[in-house]
Amino acid sequence: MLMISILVKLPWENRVKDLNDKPGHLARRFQQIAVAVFHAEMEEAGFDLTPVQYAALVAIAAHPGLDQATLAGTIAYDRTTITGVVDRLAQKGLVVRSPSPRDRRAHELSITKAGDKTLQQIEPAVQAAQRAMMRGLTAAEGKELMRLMRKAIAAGNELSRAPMREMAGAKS
Amino acid sequence: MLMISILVKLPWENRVKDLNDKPGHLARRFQQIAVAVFHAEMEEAGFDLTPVQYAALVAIAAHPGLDQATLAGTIAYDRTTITGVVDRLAQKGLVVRSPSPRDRRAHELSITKAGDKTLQQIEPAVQAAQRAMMRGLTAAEGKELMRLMRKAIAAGNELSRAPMREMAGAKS
DNA sequence: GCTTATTGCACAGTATGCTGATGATCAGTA
DNA sequence: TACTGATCATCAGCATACTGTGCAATAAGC
Repeated sequence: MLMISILVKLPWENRVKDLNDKPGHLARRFQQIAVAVFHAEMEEAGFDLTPVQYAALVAIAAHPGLDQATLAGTIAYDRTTITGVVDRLAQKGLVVRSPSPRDRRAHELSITKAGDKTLQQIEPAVQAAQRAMMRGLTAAEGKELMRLMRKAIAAGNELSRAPMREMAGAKS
Repeated sequence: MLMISILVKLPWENRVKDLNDKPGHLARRFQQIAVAVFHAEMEEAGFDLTPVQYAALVAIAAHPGLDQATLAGTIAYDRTTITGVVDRLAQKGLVVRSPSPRDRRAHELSITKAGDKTLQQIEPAVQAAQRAMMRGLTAAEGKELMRLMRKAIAAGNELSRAPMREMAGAKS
């Protein structure tokens, strides 16, 4: 890696040439592949759910009655993005948006029977997708990759506009 | 995959609850933070470049005269995305699009003086961003994370619509 | 030389993500 | 109670990304 550019006239010879040394670039590529794999598996299984929609659906199923802001915090989405995602989930009949009795600003979200059924049927495809994006890694390497990503994410959580937020009053 | 749900009344009780076990979700979060960090550092440095625009600029500087399709393959962008990215780079005067003398379909891309200068001046901010997104990891862990991502990406390269392509005839 | 396949670029349409702003509402305080 | 600041949802606008489509030009096969 040691570049021998001492003899070169141009002052800007040690310019960046290989983006594969940049974690940011690698992150983009990995995510790009992850999304493509998810879409492919989903289509093969005959469903029409994006990764984002899937994550939202899981969160709503796990915490029925939560409002959109809490949902956003739970899965670290931007608040403004949630609106569209929930729109599309509702349009597909997988989720219901109902006015909150406690707060007239808020919408309570809950999963429908169809949503729950979809979540069940889709699980094998999701598993397959997660395996596919880790192919090329051994099981141990896969675990380590996830550990390192979790650690980096935890340290950088507050740096994005949509940090992860623990659910406070999960209406048990 | 053999589900043991015989004894359970609710067939769907082992539902997914923690997305932090899903590599796809972690990938999205890490990338989300990476982009946010990049934007923040760039703004602090007084520049207006997105991560994607930066990557394109680096590639064009490294391979002047390349066409858009080759650029796309070099940094694994989708062909249709490149159009807009180059548009914005050209609009900022960092890049020039000129008709290729060899192929009238193609546009040859080259970096301008302003583009080159920007690339130099921006480098410290880019370095800072890369460090910031890896904060929380030791140096060794950072290296390992990058190694694992590279390995996973190499194995999954062909799975996305925009795989990485080696430059064949880099006009040396 | 003519047909066919491929390639380079662009556009329409959809889905994320983000910044910044607005309207409605809530909660704490003077 | 009236005021103030936060909070929930939404919207407008910009920048990725992707699918699919189409056009023009080139390359390959015959």
